[in-house]
Amino acid sequence: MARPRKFDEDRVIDAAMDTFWRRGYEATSTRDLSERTELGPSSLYNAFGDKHQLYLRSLRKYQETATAEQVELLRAPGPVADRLRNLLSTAIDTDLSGTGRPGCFAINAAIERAAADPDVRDEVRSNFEVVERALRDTLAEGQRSGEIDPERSAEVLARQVLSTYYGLRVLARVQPDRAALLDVVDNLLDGFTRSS
Amino acid sequence: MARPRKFDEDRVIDAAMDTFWRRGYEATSTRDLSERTELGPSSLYNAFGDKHQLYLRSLRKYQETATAEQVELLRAPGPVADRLRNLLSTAIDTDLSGTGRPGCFAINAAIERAAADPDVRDEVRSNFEVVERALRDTLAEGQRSGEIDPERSAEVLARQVLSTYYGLRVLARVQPDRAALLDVVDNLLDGFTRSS
DNA sequence: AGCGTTTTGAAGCGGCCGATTCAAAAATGT
DNA sequence: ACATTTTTGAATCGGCCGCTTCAAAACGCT
Repeated sequence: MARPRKFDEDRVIDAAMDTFWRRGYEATSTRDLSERTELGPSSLYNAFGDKHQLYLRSLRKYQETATAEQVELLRAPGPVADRLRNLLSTAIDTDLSGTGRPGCFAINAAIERAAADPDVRDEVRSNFEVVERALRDTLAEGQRSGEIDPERSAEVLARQVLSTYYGLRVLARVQPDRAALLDVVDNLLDGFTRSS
Repeated sequence: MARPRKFDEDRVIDAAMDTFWRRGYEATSTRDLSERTELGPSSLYNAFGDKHQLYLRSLRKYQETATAEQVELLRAPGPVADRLRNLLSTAIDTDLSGTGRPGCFAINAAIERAAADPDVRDEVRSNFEVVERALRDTLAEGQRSGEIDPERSAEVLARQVLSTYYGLRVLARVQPDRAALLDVVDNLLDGFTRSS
């Protein structure tokens, strides 16, 4: 039929995501994207459209990889409290590790772009909902097994954990005090886990 | 001695803060700032230095105005739980009101610029600490009066409230469900206020 | 081999970026 | 009135912005 592409689409989106994650949307130029993906601008535009669409693709990729990993932590075996603590403390460790990929890409997108870009808003909302749903399922499971206070709504608890979780990731951006952040995790879990 | 300035420095910084707040740092051009402040570029650069310094001034201005208002809510008379609820619910209402000033300027700065700019990181940390300190003072007062569970450290509780507070402001950017956000506030306060 | 189709690299489009220059204007102190 | 100092507006600096054009190259297919 025609000339095939020389590049792997997944690797290109990975490189684009990494670039947007590190620098943000506005600070990333199309030349940055060309260099990091090793594609000429014409190939990039031909294959993916413009910068905006590449950003949306990057957000979806984040959900398929990083967010999926977070959900996996919640679906792991073991006590519910341990899984919740693991999710939050893993995020704290990642945020403080200085990988050059600051924080959570979805949160970054929410703050930098959601107000100005409805597409980004929708994509981020979807991302947040995936985590919230996993939290709700995990908390409901804990209620059934007696690990979590059954008096409170699992929905509300899930949103409570999500708020604290995302708040911690905001604080971690300027306050690299691991112990102080972990104290909040413990305090949060103390609020609705039953002593075993 | 010499020709005096025609402009009010405070109004200029106010206009700059408003512009940075609405659009973010990278998306704001020096021409935007010139137009909104009604100052020519030479006046702007002569009086305040470059874009970066104007941004730092804007962050300080935010702390002196918006953040100071938040602290005032916490110092108000009345039950501690009411003050805490008022702080959080006021923020939710503001965030969902569509003023064009998205969210909390300090959080926006933390996410967009703190990783790349140590000056911004310091400024934002200072801002967060002001709120955290006010929360700690308020919670300690509640412990003394018997309104707040005295078993938990006021420091940790303050960071817990701060995390939830900032997490809610992140969620509000993509999830404009007022009732769902307020549920989290109630659930949070239920965790450590004593029933009256 | 030759056709049809797509991808690719190089060059470049108009426009805006952050920041500066410079002379005219406007105030002060004497 | 004058010298001094600072502010101001207009013009503009080199450079990068997002994106497009276009012809050559690279393949699949018959």
